[in-house]
Amino acid sequence: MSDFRNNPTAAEGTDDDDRYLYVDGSTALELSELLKLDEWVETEDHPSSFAGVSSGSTNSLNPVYRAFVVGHDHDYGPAVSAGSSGTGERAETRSELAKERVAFKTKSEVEVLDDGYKWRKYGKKMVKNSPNPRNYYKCSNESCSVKKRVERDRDDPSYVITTYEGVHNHQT
DNA sequence: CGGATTTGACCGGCGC
DNA sequence: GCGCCGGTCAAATCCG
Repeated sequence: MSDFRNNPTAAEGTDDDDRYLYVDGSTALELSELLKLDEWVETEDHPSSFAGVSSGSTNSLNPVYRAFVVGHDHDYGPAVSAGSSGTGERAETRSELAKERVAFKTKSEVEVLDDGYKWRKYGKKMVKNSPNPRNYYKCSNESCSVKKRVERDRDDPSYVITTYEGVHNHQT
C-alpha cells in the first residue's frame, strides 16, 4: 500500500509527520516548485546520468518516477489533534514552504542514482515499518545543505524511493 | 594520505 | 515523565 499521497492509517499516527502530494509526471502543479521537479525529472530522464554503483550489473534503465512532493515542515501545531470531526485535511497551507521535499520512486536495482551531485552518506537507520534500512546522504558541497534520503519500497523492493530535501545553491 | 563509509551512540520530538 | 522513533554525529575503518 504505497500510500504516499496521504495516510488514512491514522491508527498508527506515528509516521507521516508531513504530507505527500501524489503527482504524476504529467500532473501539473501550480507551485513554482514544479519547475524544480521538472528539472529533476528531466535530469533523471537522461539515462546517461545513471551511473550507479560499479556493480556492473545490468541495471534496469526503466525509471519510473512517480511521486513527489512538496511538503513543509515546521509549524506542526498539535492543535490538529482535536480534529475528530471527520478529516481535518487542509491542503491549503502552501503559502510558505520552509523546506521542500521531493520524493522520487524509481524502479532500479541500484539505490544510488547519480544525479550529478556528490553525496556523503552520514547515517543509516532501520525504520520500523520496513525491513529495509534507510540511508541518509548529504551534499558534499560545503555550503550546500541539501539532504537526501534513500530507501527501498516496503512492498516493492525493486523500487527505490529517493527523497531530496532542500535545494542546491551551487552548480553541478 | 585524504576522504568517504560505517556503525553505534546520542538527542530531540511526540505520544501515551 | 517515560519510551518509542526517526534523524544526526562522530570515531574508527576502509578504500582509492
